[in-house]
Amino acid sequence: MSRAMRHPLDPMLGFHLVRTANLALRAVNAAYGDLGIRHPDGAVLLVIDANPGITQSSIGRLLNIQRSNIAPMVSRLVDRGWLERRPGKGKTIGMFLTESGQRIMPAIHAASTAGENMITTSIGADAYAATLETLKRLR
Amino acid sequence: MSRAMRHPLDPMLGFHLVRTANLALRAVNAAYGDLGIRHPDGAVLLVIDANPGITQSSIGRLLNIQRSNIAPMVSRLVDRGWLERRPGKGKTIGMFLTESGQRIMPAIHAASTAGENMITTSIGADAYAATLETLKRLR
DNA sequence: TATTGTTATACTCTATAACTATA
DNA sequence: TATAGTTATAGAGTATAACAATA
Repeated sequence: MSRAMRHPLDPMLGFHLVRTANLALRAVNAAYGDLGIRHPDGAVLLVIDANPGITQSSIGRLLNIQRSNIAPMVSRLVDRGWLERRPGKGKTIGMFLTESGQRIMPAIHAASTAGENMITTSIGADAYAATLETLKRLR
Repeated sequence: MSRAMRHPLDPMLGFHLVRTANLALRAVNAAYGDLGIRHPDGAVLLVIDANPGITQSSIGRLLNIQRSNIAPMVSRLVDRGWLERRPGKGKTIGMFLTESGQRIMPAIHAASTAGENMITTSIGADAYAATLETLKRLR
C-alpha cells in the first residue's frame, strides 16, 4: 500500500468523538484497574456518593444506562461490600455506600479523572472548557 | 426520589464525549438501517471507495479496528456482492468495490452524514468546526 | 396506567491469542 | 523479524421483552 491514504471520515466530528471517547474510556479503565472495576461501576459509585438513597432507575437516567443493566452492576458492588440497599417507598430501594464503600471513594474520584487529565494535557485547558460547554448543549 | 439530583459526571468532558458519541452512532445506525449494515460497515466501504486496493490491515489502522475484526466484516460485504478481493504482493489482498458496491455508495455517503447533521443542528456550525479542530489535535 | 426492581436474552463491538504465509 | 489474513474465543456494553409489586 502506498504511503498517503485518503481518510474520508477524518473531516467528520462523529468519528473523532467516538475515537476520543474510546481513548478516554481506556485511560479511565486502566486507572480503575487496580480496584477491579470498570468505568460504569465507578460512575454508579460516584452518583450514589453524591446522592445517598438514590434509586437504581434514577441512576440509570442520569448515566444513560438501562435499569436492567444497572441491576447486576449494583449486585456485584453489594457483594463486594461497597453498597447496601435500604427499602424505600413502594417497591423502590434506596442505594447507599457502606463504610467500606466510603473509604474507597477517594480512589474512585482519583481514577475517574484519568480520562480528563489525558484530554486536558492533550488539547489544553481552554479547549477543554470550550468543548465541555459545547457538548453540554447537546440533547 | 426528590427532583434535584447531583450529577458528579456532568462537569467531566469524558462523560459528554461518550454520551455524544453514542447519540451520533445511534443516528448513523438508524440511517444505515435500510441498507442492512451498521456504522463499522459503512466506514469500511467509505475507506475502500476512497482508497481502491487498500488492504484490510490498512483499513484497520485508519479506523482503529483490529484486523481480526475487519476480516468477518469484509467477508459479509463480499457475500453481499459489494466488495471483492484481488491478490496483491506477498500475502496482501487489495479490496475493491464491485459495480454493485459503487452503486450503493451515494446511499452510504448520505447515511454516514446523519450523525454529523444531528450534531450540527444541535450545537451550530461554528461549534462543530471548533470542536472538530480540537479533537483532531488529540493523539 | 405508570414506575420500580429483576431476570433472561440477544446483539454489537472490542481484545487477545494463535496459526499460516509471505517478505 | 515483521506484516498480512484468518479463525476462534472471550469479554464489555447495550437493547428489548417480560414479570411481579406498588402507587
